[in-house]
Amino acid sequence: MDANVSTKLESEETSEELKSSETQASKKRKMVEKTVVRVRIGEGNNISRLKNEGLPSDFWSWRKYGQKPIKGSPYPRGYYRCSTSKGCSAKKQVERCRTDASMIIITYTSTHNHPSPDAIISTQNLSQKPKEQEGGETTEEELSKVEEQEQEHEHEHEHEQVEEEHSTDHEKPSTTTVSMATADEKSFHYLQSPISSHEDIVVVDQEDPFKLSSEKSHERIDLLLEEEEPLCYAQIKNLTTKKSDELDFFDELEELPMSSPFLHFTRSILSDERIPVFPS
DNA sequence: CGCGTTTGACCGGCGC
DNA sequence: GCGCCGGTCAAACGCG
Repeated sequence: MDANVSTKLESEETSEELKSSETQASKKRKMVEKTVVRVRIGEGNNISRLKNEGLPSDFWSWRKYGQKPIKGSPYPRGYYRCSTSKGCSAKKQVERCRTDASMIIITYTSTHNHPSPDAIISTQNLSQKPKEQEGGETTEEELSKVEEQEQEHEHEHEHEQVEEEHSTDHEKPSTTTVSMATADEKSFHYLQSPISSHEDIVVVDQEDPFKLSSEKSHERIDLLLEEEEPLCYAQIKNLTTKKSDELDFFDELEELPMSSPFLHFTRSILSDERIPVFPS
């Protein structure tokens, strides 16, 4: 399981175009905050394991408002909007990597203008300052406090997960390419809180962007995956007893039927690059 | 009935 | 100006 997280100000770039984005960003349509998360799916055991954790990481609820086939990719892209709070402008795009079917690319756009439900719970449990919830308006100061509490909260689950990461990672040795701007990340930490896991990741990167981010990202993304992201197709076929939202969601991102010669050509290439996941 | 998904239509940016 | 493409809208539909 690999997960890459990159945050930056950008407009249209995908995670694969991050290198040149900074010089081109000014020419793009809108400067939009985006957080690109790459999630490698492949090991099925994390699903059941994390289900047992009983603690979803993505506490936001997302409502799908569109799906579009993307040129050059055999897979469609799904468009989601935060439905946790009315008026929240947070969005995310979910698509499968065109060159690696086992990779899910999640792009978070805009920010939540309300505290995470998890943060609220954590706050209440910890008997800390009450959060502003009804208004959907939260000051940055409050958000930062929320994040701190979330971090504390989620660190409780790290110990048991780290070992699992090591056991699963060996199959897919670090294809991780964390593309992180350095200076922007710190301010971004307070601006962007698409999900609690990102806050955690960003904080880690502040400590050491090139060392710890991938490891911690993995476990956070694991949680994200089990909460709302699909399994790989091979796993789905194997998990006949598990008919869940994740399967349905994955089906939505199933490979599109090819029609044009170009797409057909692309498909033939991809089939070679696709990483097969064999049922265990 | 409320909420979420699906899906075709629509719109705006961009390249030619 | 035109067509392509990505992103969004909104009506229809499904589900609990």
